[in-house]
Amino acid sequence: MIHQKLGRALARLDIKVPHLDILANLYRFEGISQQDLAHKLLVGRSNISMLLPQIEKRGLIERRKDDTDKRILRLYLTDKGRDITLRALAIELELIEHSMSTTDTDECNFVGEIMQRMIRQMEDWDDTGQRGASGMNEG
Amino acid sequence: MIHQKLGRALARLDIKVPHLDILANLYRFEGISQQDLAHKLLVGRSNISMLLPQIEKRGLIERRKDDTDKRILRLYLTDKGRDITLRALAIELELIEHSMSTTDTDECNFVGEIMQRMIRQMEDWDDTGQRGASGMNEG
DNA sequence: ACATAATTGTACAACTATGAACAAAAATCA
DNA sequence: TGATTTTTGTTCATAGTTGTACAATTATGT
Repeated sequence: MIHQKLGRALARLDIKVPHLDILANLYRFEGISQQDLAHKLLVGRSNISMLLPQIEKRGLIERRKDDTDKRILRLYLTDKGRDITLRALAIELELIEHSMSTTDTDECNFVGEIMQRMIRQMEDWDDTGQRGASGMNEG
Repeated sequence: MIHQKLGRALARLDIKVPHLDILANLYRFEGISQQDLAHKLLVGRSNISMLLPQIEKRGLIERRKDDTDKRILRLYLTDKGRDITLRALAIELELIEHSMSTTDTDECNFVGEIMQRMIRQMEDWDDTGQRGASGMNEG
């Protein structure tokens, strides 16, 4: 849902949500490698590898080989890329602020804490159906 | 994340999350049409149309033509389908209950209300960038 | 009745994300 | 040094979802 809304809004700038995910990370961590970028975005290297040419052709980013390790391609925003990124982030912020406009800080923190507990519990859950994980008290 | 966890757990029953989405709805609304099912699941008719043969071949559901309107295919669970559905729902419930085990009723309701407010706000947001929607006070 | 429009399910092409296999480069180790 | 393993990015086959076009059927309007 937020993906749809944001996607339509970003169409103005002719970029898509996954592109913004990349651009925003590049804005914060200029010179990052594709590997590290993929790790931050929780996607595979192949995904990054297919997305990058799209925004590179539009002149939003540059890929330069690392000086000492020729395997690594380091990613940099161009001036145009920085401009698009800031405008895209402004749109995203607009959406988030509007969505959160009826939620105050305490509520927000409260939800955050509950969600984090839920995530920890979910990660803890054993999906193999073999009665194990955290509940091994039958020795 | 919940999708991954649940997906791995459902592998035991050799079904996938979208299949359970369908089965669970059929369990509740037996005889529903593909159109209505797609609407409930917020997906396109084509999606349903491609998923159904997979669970039909496994003998979990039946498709029967409507008596009075020959366009409509009505969907029914077989006995085997009902059995698989209940077992799958039990797994899903297990995951949810484990995830929510550290969240009491009040917290849950609180999060629910905040989320509903957020969703309403998000739906309200204008993604065309044309300064309109709810904020038209410039006459 | 007849023509036109709307509905229902299907088939197909386009797009996205993923994992496996791969080549190049670097690190490790003997 | 030379052999093996690991890392980094790319390519490809696969799977899932979406929207469009389509045929069959039904509803609507004259």
